[in-house]
Amino acid sequence: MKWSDLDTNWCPVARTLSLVGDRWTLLILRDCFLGLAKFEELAKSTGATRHIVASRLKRLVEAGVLEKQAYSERPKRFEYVLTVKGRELEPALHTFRDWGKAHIPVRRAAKA
Amino acid sequence: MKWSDLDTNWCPVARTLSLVGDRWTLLILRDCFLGLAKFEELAKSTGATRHIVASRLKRLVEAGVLEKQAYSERPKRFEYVLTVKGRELEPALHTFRDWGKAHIPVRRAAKA
DNA sequence: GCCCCGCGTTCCAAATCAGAACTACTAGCA
DNA sequence: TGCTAGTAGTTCTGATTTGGAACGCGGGGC
Repeated sequence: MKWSDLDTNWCPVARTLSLVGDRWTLLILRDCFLGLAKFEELAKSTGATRHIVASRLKRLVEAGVLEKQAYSERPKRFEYVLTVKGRELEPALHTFRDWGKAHIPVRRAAKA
Repeated sequence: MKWSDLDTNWCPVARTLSLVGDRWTLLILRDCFLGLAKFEELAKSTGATRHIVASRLKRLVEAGVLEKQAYSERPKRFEYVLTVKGRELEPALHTFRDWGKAHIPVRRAAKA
């Protein structure tokens, strides 16, 4: 089955995942909940490539999870802020955060 | 950044996502919460290829989210059941389910 | 013996991703 | 005016992952 076919799945979980259920989208949402909003910030914080960030932001905006707002007219700059709809996903991130804190201890990258 | 580097990330959300944050893993977990447990069932229900199902199950078992239990000795058959640790992820799936029900209406696959 | 089921594994082509380079617009500075 | 820098993407190429189907394997059942 194609990943993109999920959005017509009978299961609401599958439909939700078709939108936010990939590696980076949830990480981007996490950053939005943390208050990050600019393209470069999101790219740096998540560690995703600009390519990925751009495509995910586009999809999230189209889905109405994020909103693209201009915070500067002259150089024409935008920031991405969560909509009400987007904020409703926060509990899931909290679950992941708590679960990670409880079950996946922080390790040194080098496994010192 | 590599996806696999996430498991040493300072952020508990990132670490959790490094384990369960991909397309199919969450869908497999959903099925486990629904009571599905056998390899073929999971493959059919999620629509993922057997390839994917096998790799995700392996990872989840290694992480202690699922447990591989023999339900038949003679033909040697296994089923995958959630551990306590795994069940703690359920709230996240509920969030996704509720969000999907509220914000992504069911559409016909053919857009009739 | 022969075919079927459950559970993976392997193979190949296609899609996706990582990483860096490149473009576009504006501002600051000389 | 030309040069450099910051922000926001887009494009390119090689590597990884995925999709889809076929194959292997250990038991049954007929």
